[in-house]
Amino acid sequence: MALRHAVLAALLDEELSGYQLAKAFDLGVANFWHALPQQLYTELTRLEKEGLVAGREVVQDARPNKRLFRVTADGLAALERFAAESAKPSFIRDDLLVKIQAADHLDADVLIARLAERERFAEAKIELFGGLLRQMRGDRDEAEFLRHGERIGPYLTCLRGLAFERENRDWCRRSAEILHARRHTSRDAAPDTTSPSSSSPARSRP
Amino acid sequence: MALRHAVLAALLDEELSGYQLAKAFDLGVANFWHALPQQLYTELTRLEKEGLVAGREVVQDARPNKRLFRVTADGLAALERFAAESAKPSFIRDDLLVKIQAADHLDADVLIARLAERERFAEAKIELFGGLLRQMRGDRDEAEFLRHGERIGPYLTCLRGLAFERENRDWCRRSAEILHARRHTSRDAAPDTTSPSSSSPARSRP
DNA sequence: TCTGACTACTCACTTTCTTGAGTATCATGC
DNA sequence: GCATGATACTCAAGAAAGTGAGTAGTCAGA
Repeated sequence: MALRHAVLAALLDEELSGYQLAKAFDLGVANFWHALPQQLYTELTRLEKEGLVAGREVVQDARPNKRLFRVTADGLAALERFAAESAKPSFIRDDLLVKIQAADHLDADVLIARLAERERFAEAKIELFGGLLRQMRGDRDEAEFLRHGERIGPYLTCLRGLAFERENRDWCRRSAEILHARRHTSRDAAPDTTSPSSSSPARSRP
Repeated sequence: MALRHAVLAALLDEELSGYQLAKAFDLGVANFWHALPQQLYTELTRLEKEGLVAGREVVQDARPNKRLFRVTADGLAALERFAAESAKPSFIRDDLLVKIQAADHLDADVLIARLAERERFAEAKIELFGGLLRQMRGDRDEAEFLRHGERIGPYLTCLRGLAFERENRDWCRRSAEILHARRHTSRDAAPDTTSPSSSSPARSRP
């Protein structure tokens, strides 16, 4: 039971439907919590049953009706209790890192391709977060906004996400370069007049 | 089924027992994959049944016997197939970020305490990773090691972990400072001569 | 000699997550 | 006029992950 707190936190500043919440989890919230739409609907139902959020039906004619949820006083109290507990270390699972861990036993080209994919992804995230941050702080400069702005929680978490993706991008780039350089390592000293095929340390398997 | 690949990757360079593997998952591997001992034992059993790892009994007299596992050719092939798939975006879940997301609605002192805890934790990790990296590269300097060292996979993932924890530490420090500064915001400086008690942005609740 | 910590695992149970499919309406473009 | 994609959800089944308790011997220190 931890998704629930992420949902409560995401719902604090605006009333959202399950669908909108799912969108939010695809954008900003995804930096520190990942969940599929189905989980969110399930969790919202549970939270409503326990009185931590309250939903209200909104009838629409151009689209299907929806239910908007807001956090109740009990919900806020639950978040407060949660904040008082000392936080668990952040929980990461990364396929890509698993692959790179095995780098010495796998084909370098394949890994370089994976690193390039991730680098592009990180770049897109960086753009996205940059935009979100600009939007949140409006015309103020960052220091001023952080000193006197009204809603800095989402801004701070977004800053963390941005830093994370920047590190990601840089690490991907650097790692790919290293793997690339090692493929040509057997022949020369000054970098690379590219070799034809075999006999490299990071082998391309038979 | 994803833990299995993390296990295979961790087992590539050395033969380990379930117990030792659990230790490894508490140190380096924990950066990109987290798992409890029970899960590892379960996974090892499954992997052995499928022939992706091979175990052998080692009789000890001073301690309980143990089973050491190594990756088989099939296991390596499975890893290769895994590496060929494009990696999912990294999966993060962080309690602390959830709490900070809700910062505008929670007690600032509580959050500052959480940030301080995490900062200390990150600091410890930084030390740990620094040590692991030194150990892996021995007396070589980093660039040289990355160019010609034999086992750079674990080194690269450890570098990622180090960068992550550094960012973590810096972000915690900065965020705590910001939250701290805002508590005193009603009194001083250029903008804002506002009110005495109520209506401060980061309120300490009743 | 008793306590607690370390090595080395196992079993059973529950919760959570993921996958896949399905429903229904409206707007847009080709 | 038909496919598509967006809005807005629901349900069911299965895989994966997490929790709690238990076993059993060794060693070091109080």
